Amino acid sequence: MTTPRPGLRERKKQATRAALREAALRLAVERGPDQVRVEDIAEAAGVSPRTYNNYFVSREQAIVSAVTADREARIAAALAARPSGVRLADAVTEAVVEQYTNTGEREHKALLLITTTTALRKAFLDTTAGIEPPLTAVIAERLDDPGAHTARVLAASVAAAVRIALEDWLRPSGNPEAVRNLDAVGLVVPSGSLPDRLRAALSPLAPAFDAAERRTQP
Amino acid sequence: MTTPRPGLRERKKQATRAALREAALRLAVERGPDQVRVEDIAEAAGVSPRTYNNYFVSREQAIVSAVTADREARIAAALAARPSGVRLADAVTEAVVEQYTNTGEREHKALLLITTTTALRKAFLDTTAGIEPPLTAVIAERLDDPGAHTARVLAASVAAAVRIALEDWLRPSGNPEAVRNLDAVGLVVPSGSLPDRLRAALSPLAPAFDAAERRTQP
DNA sequence: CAGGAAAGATGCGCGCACGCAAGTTTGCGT
DNA sequence: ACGCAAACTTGCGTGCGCGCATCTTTCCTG
Repeated sequence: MTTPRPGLRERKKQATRAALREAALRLAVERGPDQVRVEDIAEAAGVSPRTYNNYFVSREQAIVSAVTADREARIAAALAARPSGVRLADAVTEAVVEQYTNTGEREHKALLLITTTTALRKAFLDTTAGIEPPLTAVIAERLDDPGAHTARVLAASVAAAVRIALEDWLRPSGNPEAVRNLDAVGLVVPSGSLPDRLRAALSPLAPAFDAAERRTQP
Repeated sequence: MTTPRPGLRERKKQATRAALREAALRLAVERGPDQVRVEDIAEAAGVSPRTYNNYFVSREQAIVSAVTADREARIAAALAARPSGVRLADAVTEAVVEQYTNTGEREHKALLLITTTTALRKAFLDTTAGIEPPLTAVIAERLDDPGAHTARVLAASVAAAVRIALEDWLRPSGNPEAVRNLDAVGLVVPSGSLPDRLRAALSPLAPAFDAAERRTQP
């Protein structure tokens, strides 16, 4: 339903976007993030620099998007997939945790990179805002909230909480030595457990979800 | 306590900052926002363009800051001033509403400008994030939450809710005619009442505040 | 009050984001 | 199969954000 017809045009676009973000990530990992010019990324993707800017508004966004990809959509989908019987707060929490937990090999190197560079960390944290719209839609449906006023606030709060959790998680970024050590062992987790931090950050919002849920299904 | 000694250096800095934002706003109102180059602002403030960039990272931020000024601090102060007897959720709501309500004559023209320009609207909405740190501090104190983990989440949620309220408030920005009409009458309020919108956006968070408050003062 | 340290202002240079006005490709109706 | 309209790509030009090195101002301490 969401894919009536891919269309050749659309496929090419997605291919270009993918090529750009992969190139951006690869180059950033190979040389340092500061040693990658837009021109390089565009060339590696077989595209003009101007076109690159039609897809990404900043170099950081391109690199980060290779890790973030379509996390927003996957979170929304994960939430929609949960049985409607469970408490909404729990469903949201688990959906979020789930999507931030599956960490592959490639993401490790990338996360490493992001941890060390300020600009990249900022860009990475900014991606949390992207989960807002899809989350709003799903929550609004569960709450039977056509105007989606409270759904929007709740979704935005979730995004903010996730942001805070991630902030804390990759805080000790000013310590290159520790990072290097972790790199040697193949670990990324800078400090503590991400799932735990996510749950902790989201838990204060649970009462708000409960109240909203109670309001529609007494 | 917060002002042990102004110091000449600090005063000059604030003066420069003020000169820059006033110049930015004035020029933006006189000609269009797009007809103001950084060079103009710097010159009007009697400062080099490079120095301007030491104070503001973007032209939009400079213009908007003339309206936002130190709203963050004032919100925090307003909250801290409330008697500790009242419900935290109410105290926060009223503090926020109060600080977004006092709208002078100059802000009207500025708001007008912001409403019409996409980039300015974006910058304006981004300022809501600035209330997060001071709000966190005050909330953490009320909750007696040293680590401020829940306080941070709540403060961030408030910021997000305020953002949404403002978004809705100045939504019909694509309608220059209506704006012009309002201008003629001296009204800015694009649609509905801002205080109402703020209260509506914040209300879903009340249960979260109640629960947090209950946890510390049973 | 002298003199050094710390903070700030400024000039320079580099990439970058993006509007604009072509040129090129894809989609669709007939 | 043709051809037009819409979508996308690209080159060009402009102003901007900011790192870096240098010079000036403010501050502090003996």
